[in-house]
Order: sequence, then C-alpha cells, then structure tokens
Amino acid sequence: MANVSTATVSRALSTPGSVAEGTRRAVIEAVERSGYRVNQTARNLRRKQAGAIVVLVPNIGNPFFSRILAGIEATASKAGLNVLIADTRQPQADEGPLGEYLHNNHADGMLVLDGSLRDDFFSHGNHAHPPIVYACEWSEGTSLPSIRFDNAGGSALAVDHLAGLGHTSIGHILGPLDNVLTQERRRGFEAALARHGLRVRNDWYFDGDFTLASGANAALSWLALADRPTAITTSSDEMACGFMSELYRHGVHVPDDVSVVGFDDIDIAERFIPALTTIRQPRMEIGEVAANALIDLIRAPDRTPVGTAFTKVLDATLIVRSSTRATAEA
Amino acid sequence: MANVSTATVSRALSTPGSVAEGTRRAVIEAVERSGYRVNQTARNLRRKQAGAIVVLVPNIGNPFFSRILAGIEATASKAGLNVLIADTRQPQADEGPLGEYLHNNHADGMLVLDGSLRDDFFSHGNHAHPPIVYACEWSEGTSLPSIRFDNAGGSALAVDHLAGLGHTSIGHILGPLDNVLTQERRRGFEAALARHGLRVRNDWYFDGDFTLASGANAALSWLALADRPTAITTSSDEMACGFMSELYRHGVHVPDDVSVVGFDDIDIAERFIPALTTIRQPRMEIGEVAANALIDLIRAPDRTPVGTAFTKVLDATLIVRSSTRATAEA
DNA sequence: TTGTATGCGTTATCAT
DNA sequence: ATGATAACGCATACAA
Repeated sequence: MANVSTATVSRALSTPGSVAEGTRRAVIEAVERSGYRVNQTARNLRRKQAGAIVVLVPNIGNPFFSRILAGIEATASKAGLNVLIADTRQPQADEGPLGEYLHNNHADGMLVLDGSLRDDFFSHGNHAHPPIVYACEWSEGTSLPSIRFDNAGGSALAVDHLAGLGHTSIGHILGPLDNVLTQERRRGFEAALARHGLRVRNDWYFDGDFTLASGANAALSWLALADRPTAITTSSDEMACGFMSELYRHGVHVPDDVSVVGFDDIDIAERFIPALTTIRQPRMEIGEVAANALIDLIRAPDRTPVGTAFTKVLDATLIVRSSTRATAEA
Repeated sequence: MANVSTATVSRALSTPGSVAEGTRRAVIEAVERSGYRVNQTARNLRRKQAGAIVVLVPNIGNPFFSRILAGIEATASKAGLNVLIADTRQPQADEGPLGEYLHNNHADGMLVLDGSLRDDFFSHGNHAHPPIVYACEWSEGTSLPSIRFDNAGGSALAVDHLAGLGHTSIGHILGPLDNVLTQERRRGFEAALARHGLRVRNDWYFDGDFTLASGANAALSWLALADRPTAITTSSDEMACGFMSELYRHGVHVPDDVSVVGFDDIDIAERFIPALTTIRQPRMEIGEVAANALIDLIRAPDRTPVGTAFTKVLDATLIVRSSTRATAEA
C-alpha cells in the first residue's frame, strides 16, 4: 500500500507526468510488491475503446496472407494494439456478418484482406462504424481507404521480361475470376501484350484458383494444346510451381521447353527447381503500411472525412531467376 | 423502445429463457430497429472475462505455424472466443513478458506454440494465472498441459522407410539445437538407427534452422564429404527442399544420387521436384485439439488441478513420394 | 416474470 | 498535486 487514492494510482500509471515524483515512485513500488495489474477491460470500458484491431483474412493458413499478417502484428503491437484475426472463409457466417466485430466494440478498427467482401458488407443500417482499411485487394470502386500492390504493373513487368527474351506467344494462368487480383493482373497482362504488338489468344488463358493443384491442371491443358505458347505468366507462384511440377512429370523441361513467370515471390520460389522468375511484392511491408494507415485513422478520425478515397499503391518488382530463358530466335 | 428496464433487455439477450416470450420478442424487435449492440467490453468487465484467447507464435509468417493457427481460429470462433495473436520473435520484449496478456485480463487463456519459452516465463511472482496449453512444442518437464506430435516416432518412420529401401548410411539435417522438435526428432532418428543395427556418424549430422537456406547449406556440406550417406532425413520439409535445390544446382540428382525425407508435409512437398517423401503432421488438427483443450480448461478450471500433466500425442505418418528410392544393392 | 439497485475496475471531473 | 466521486454499459441479487 502506498497510502494513496485509486485516482492517484491511476494517474501514476497512465499519466506519470501529472503526479509528484515521490508519490510516483511509491506507487510503482507498491504495484511491484503487490503484483497489481491494470484491468484492461475496465480501462477500455472507461476509455470507450477496445485496444484491438481485427483483421479479416480469407485463409490464415495461406502464407501469402500470413506474411501480411506478420507485418500487421508487428506494427500494431508497437502501437499497443492487440490483433484479432477472423477467417472469412469459416462456415460460421450464420453467426452474422463479421462487421459485428466493430459494432460490438470488440475492435477499434478493421483491416480487410479479403477483396471478395463488398464494402457494404459492414454497414448495419446506417450506423457509423470504426475505421476500415482495405489491404492488398478490394472491390472496385470502394470508397474505403485502401492499400494495394500495383498488380497490373507487376503483370506488365512479366510480359516485358518475356518479350525482351524474344517470346511472342505468351499464355497466362488466371486466379479465381471474381478476385480483384486476378482481374488486375490480367488487365496488366493484356495491356503489356498490346504494347508489344502481341495478340491475346483465348486458348492461352488457363483457369486457376491460386493453388498448386490448379497450376498442375493448367499444365495438363497446356500439354493438350496443338499450338502451345512458349512462355506462361501466372497469377501466383503456387500455380507456377504446380505448373512446372506437372510438366516435369510429363518430361517437359522448364525453361528449355517453356518459360514460366510466377507472381508473389513466396519463399520457395527462390529454391524451386528451377528457381522461379517472379514478381515480388513486399508482403510484410504492405501489412505495416496498412496497419499504420488504420492506426492513423483510429487516432485522428476527423482528419480523414468519410468518402475520401485514400489509396496507396506499392510497387511490384521483377525477380529474374532460372525459369525463363530466351527463345531460339532471340 | 420496448418499454422495459435495462435488466430485462440484458436478460432477453443473454438469458432468453428467463424472460416471457412476448417481452423477448418485443425486446428483440426494438433492438433490431434501434441498431443496438451489446458492448462486449462492459459485458466482459461484468463477467470478469476477456472473451479471447491469445496465441503465442514464434513466427506468424511461417506456414507451419499459420496452419496450426487456422485450426485454432476455427475452433475458438466456434466457441465464441476471439483469437489474439502475439509474435514472440518481436523485438518488443522490452515491453515486458508476454505473460502480461494473461494478467491484464486481456485473454482468458493462452496457447503457446513456441517451445523455446520456459514455462516459468509466465509466472509473475506467485500469482495464479489463467490456463495455458502448450501445443506442438514445449520445454522438457513442463507441468503445463501440452499437445504435441509424436516427433520421435515420425523420425523413426523415416529411418524405417530408408532402411527398408536398403540404405545403411543415413544422415540427418538438424533444426535449431535448442528446439525441442529438433531434439525429439534426433532422438527418434538415433533410436531407429540403432534398431536397424546402423551406426550414427557425427559428420553425417548437418546443422540447420528449419529454413530453406540452411537446407541448402547442408547440401554444400554433404557435397564436401568424402564418404557420403546415401540417404538424408531432415527435421523440416523446407530444409529438405533447400537441400535438393542446392544439389540440383550442382548437378546431383535426387533420388538417384541420394534419397531425401522431409518432415511436416507442407503444401509444396507434394509438388516439389521431385515430390518429397515426408512425415506428415496434421497441423490444422493439432490447432483444433489444443484449442479445445484450452477451452475446456477455461470453462471448467477445477477439473484439471494445477500440476496435473495433461498430455496428448498425435501420430505422424509417412508419406512416400519420389525423393527416395532403393539402393542398387537392395 | 420483471424492475430496482449495486458493483465490476478504471479514468475524468471537480474540489481541495 | 492529490482525494472524493461519478460514470462507462452490463449482469445479477433481491424485491416486488
């Protein structure tokens, strides 16, 4: 017991400056000895805050997202905020919209990594809600702040690289069609193709869903083609690896028989056989940037009026490795 | 307004049975119309609970852990608990022990995925703390409940497989030496070797840290050996892939020149070139089992008196693919 | 079955 | 600079 009122204890702990030096020390010492801990729940109730942000992620098990999550966690913990994770692919949708997290005072803000969620998903009637930031994907035309990679630009980089190597027949393995990333990457692919005076052939598009298995399927389609493109760009490294893996089983060699470019630069890309040429996206960094943006909104909500489309685009870069090579003619 | 007291509203929402049918409907309807949300913070304060569990993970970006996390999240959200994640590798250790999460009423329980954390890490003086469950790794001799894989058994499976293929010279790429997984897997490796009457050679142990890069380093060491083992077991798939990748760059062929067995069965294992023979661990499942164990402890703390070593071991299984083959003599 | 009143542990306000 | 006190929003004991 430091023989002071609870108010003084509170001040000594949360506003050290507003208390006399001696009292402060006495309180600190008493706290140490008694093993006292502030009750965060009570503090949050009083302060009308949750002390946490929630992250909506399509699949935590996916390294693409978990890396972004790592960046978010690092940033949030530095700001003294807890990170809540919610998997949007859980079959618990009957429990009601994930937006509950916000309206229940569970979290002070939300980070959305799932581009398939419409932005009206979160509105409950017309009630105001805590800040939301979209990261890495988002529905077209959302009015919510968003951070993303330059996906179209990344695809273009891939095409430029292949065209520079002399390739004129270039195919593309798509992600899920309703995914914004897929659409953007395809857009960049087509734009770059046009820029190089190359045509887009429908049978050189291969369906996929970002997974290894779908990449392997694409390989089967490629093998079945009479007129095969000499190079393939993909919408994810995993599909690129699946594609190469299946080709290998059929005796087709990368990059001798076909060049392959991935997308994401996941860890294994550098060590795949052959090492995968790909488009790198700084995933940890996007997590940090997005978390910082959200934290800014939480700390100073007024500075960013509703409807102001705050957008930040991070560049993607080309990493040349061994899965691409020049054509014979080049 | 349903024209009732706040107490009735509270009851209608949290104890529907204790309120008249008509009143209940009126309240529900009023709630819907007014857009009322219960304040979880206030509820938690009153109930003296946090409504959340915290997961201590060494590295969220690592797919090994993020998969376990996915299992945890699924289970916890089914039980109405939020999941807080904390990265133990963050340089924020100066903020004090992660145990704060518990003592601050931030969480009702804790799941520890980081075996390098001593179990006295969480004690603050001698105060009682909410339940803690170790999952997948733990310090030797902890008195805390723990769920894990049969790591030693998994390693033994790998050796049995290779011995059955005729291999008599078998090496092993280790994980970090202070890691429990490393120690267990090594123990199983040596036990199985002895069972087959094979000797353990010190220069057939390769240092590693679970990463791709360390696997590649091990390949360099293997290449430098005068007398090389014809088969290698590893303590992680990533090291196995790094090992094969580096060998490939040096023109050494797996499995023709050396057989390789991984550990974990990460997604890419099936699609690596060649497809990796490995020891599968149901990672999502361990997350579910661990989360359920923790939830049980939270719901009924008395049933598991302190000091009772609750332990559950999940089996590992051998997945034979293309990175292993019989020796010429076999 | 429902209402009244009190307390959960903090912090903010107002005195002193 | 410090103490007394009210209030944050909910859940419960008790009364009606």
